[in-house]
Amino acid sequence: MGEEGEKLERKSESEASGRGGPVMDTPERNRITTSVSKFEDSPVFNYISNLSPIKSVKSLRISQTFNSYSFSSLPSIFTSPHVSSLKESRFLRRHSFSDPSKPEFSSDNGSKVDSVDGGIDVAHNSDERSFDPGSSMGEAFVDPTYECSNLAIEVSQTLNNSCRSPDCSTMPHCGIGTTETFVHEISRSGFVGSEGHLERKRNIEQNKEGAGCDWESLISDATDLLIFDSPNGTESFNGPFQEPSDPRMRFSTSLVSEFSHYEINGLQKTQTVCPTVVEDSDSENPPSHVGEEGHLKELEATGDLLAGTSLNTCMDGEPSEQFDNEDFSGLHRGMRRRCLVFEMVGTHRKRIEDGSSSGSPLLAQSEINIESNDKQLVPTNNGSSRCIVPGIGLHLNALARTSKDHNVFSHETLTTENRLISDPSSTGSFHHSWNTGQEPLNKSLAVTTMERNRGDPDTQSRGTEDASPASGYVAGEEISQGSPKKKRHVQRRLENAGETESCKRCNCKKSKCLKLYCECFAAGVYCVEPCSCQDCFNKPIHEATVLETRKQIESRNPLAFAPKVIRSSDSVPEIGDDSSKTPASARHKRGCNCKKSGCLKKYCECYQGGVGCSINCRCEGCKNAFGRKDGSTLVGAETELEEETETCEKSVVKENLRKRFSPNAIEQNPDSTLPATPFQSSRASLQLPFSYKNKPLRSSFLSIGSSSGSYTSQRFGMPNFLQPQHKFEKQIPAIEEDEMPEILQGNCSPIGNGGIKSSSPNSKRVSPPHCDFGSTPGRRSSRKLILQSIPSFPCLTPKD
DNA sequence: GAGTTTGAAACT
DNA sequence: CAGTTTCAAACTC
Repeated sequence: MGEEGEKLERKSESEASGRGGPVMDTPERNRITTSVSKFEDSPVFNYISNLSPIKSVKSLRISQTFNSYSFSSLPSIFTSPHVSSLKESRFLRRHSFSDPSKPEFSSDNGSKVDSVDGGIDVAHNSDERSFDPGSSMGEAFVDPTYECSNLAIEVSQTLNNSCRSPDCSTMPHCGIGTTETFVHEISRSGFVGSEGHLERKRNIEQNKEGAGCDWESLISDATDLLIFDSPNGTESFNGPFQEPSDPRMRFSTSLVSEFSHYEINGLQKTQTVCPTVVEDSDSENPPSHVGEEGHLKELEATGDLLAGTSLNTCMDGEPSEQFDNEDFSGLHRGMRRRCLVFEMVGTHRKRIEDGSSSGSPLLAQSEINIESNDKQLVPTNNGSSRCIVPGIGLHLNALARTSKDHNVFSHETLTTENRLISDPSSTGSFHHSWNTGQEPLNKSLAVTTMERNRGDPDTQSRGTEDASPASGYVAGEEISQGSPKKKRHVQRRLENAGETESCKRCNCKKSKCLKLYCECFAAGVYCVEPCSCQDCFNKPIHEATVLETRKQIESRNPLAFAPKVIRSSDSVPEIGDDSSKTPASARHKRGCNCKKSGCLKKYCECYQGGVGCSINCRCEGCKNAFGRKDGSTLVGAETELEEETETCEKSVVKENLRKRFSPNAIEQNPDSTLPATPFQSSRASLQLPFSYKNKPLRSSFLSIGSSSGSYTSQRFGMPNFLQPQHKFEKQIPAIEEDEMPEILQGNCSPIGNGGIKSSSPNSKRVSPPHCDFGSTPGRRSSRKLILQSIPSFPCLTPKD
């Protein structure tokens, strides 16, 4: 389907291009060029240039933005929790999957749209490629995701900064329409890209020549942001929208830059490459048009499908959006692109994850932000299709699934798009926590999306939540519910295998998926197609109900949606006791209460989460392979595990252990303290990040389901630690740092009032066992983690 | 695939 | 807060 759909899209694109002229020659492009040149020539432009160092800054700035978006992810990922958001691709994954499976591109989309999409797609693909140091698609995809997350983050940050000014209010309406306004403003302000045709050409050429190669180097050096920029041609693209000196402008600019980043690729490629790509895709014919870009073609060829799909989805979602204004088209592209990117990323990730686990909790956060942005920006597709997502929620889903299983993102490819249920509060809080400024943007965006969604019943299902405060992922609604059970089984199998766990599927019959019994709900995700639930209210359609329920539950237990497993190397110390001994860095928030399972089965949440039992646990006869309540450490656990596992859940436990102790894991987490077993790390990270992102522990934060975190963890759990994991793990540690304090603190402060410990065994729920982290060690660990993470990253590629 | 077991979540 | 019930996942056959 996806292919066909792509073909169709491309055809339409090609047609569109034909109508309007070759893609290369699309009026948009001309406009831009002309506009740029005009700007340059215009007195205003000169004046501005004279006023400030904007010139030099322009490129730099853009590049920075771009960098941060695209690659900075590395540092950010490691260092800040934001990065985690990147991981959160879960949502994306679903999207991607869904997209491909459903060629939603509709012929309905005007030719304009198609052309644009195509351009975007191409661009997107090319970008991804460029990102990919390696040839592997997965990597490439991953990078984009990061970029996206980064972008989102930056945007949010920018917004924060810029939003301080009242003007910022405009931003929030990032909805496409808003965006347009935005763009217009920018264009008015005279931020015209200084770079003209020449640069574009140059960029294009660069892209052609070394899209792949340069990127590697770039990637290797996170610092080399500039380089990165150039290849993308962001400059050219940005050209039109240079940064304004005004904060407002900045905001817009930043956004623009972001968009432009994507768009740029899209534009350049679209203009230049698109035709080729289109042709290729359609008939696989050799590039007749642009012979120049054989290179690009090839690159694009790989990504075309994905891009096309994603684009289609996104585009389809809102054909109406068409921006008459070419200028807007640029933004649109950017916006769409984001959507695409996400989707793409998701797809990629899925692929990657499928192969390996990827997905970082961090991503989740970023994703959330992004999503929110996306939602706002991106028009949601038609209902079932899921494209977009408004936002925030995506990650959650991904995460959520993992949470339970967590283990890995399995995602199986579910295509469903779950959206995180973002509580307004949570989102807001979340954003606040991350970015003070984002909220407005998100809100506005959310609002936009909401409106749109409302307008389109189809879209409603998807995206609403971004805007909505609480929430969670909205799953793409169940697209098709084949045999849920089978799917489930499959998924579980996959999960067990550690391959797929990204998606959660519930089987609720009486809870209406509005209680924590429901994994999806608990994860902050909307139920999706694969779910076999009955009378499900955990759908975008019932967003209000979901949010209310969530609030109620949160009011009861602020940490209800927080990740169950808190990961922290330090956590143990306090409670220390036994747990401290255990190598496991993560601990179950409440602890388990197992009596018959010996904490050796998934009935045990600790075990399920891949963490050892701690003092908080009230289990009887604990034999948790990950660490016994009595204090047996993982190491001991290992030996024990082997024995126990043999008897019981050998495969699972072993896998977990392997992951933990796997060389990769070790490399990543050399420190015993960090012990990041894939599970743990993933889990903890997932949960934490998710919890953070999705659901900030605190009531205020809680908006998003913590469970999402689990999803991420699952992803991490994926077999392929190497790249993805590196990223993730690295991210994870970073997240921990950042997140941990928040989470822990949050948990502690709110719940524990400083009394983190829930000394009473009974007090299962609230007290986060690891509050200690927050106190002091947490920071340390965090720092350590960061350092590790950063260095480790390089290892990924070069590693022996 | 159906049935059982298990423990968390929800309720009283 | 403790006990009981409900629920759905995990598990077994």
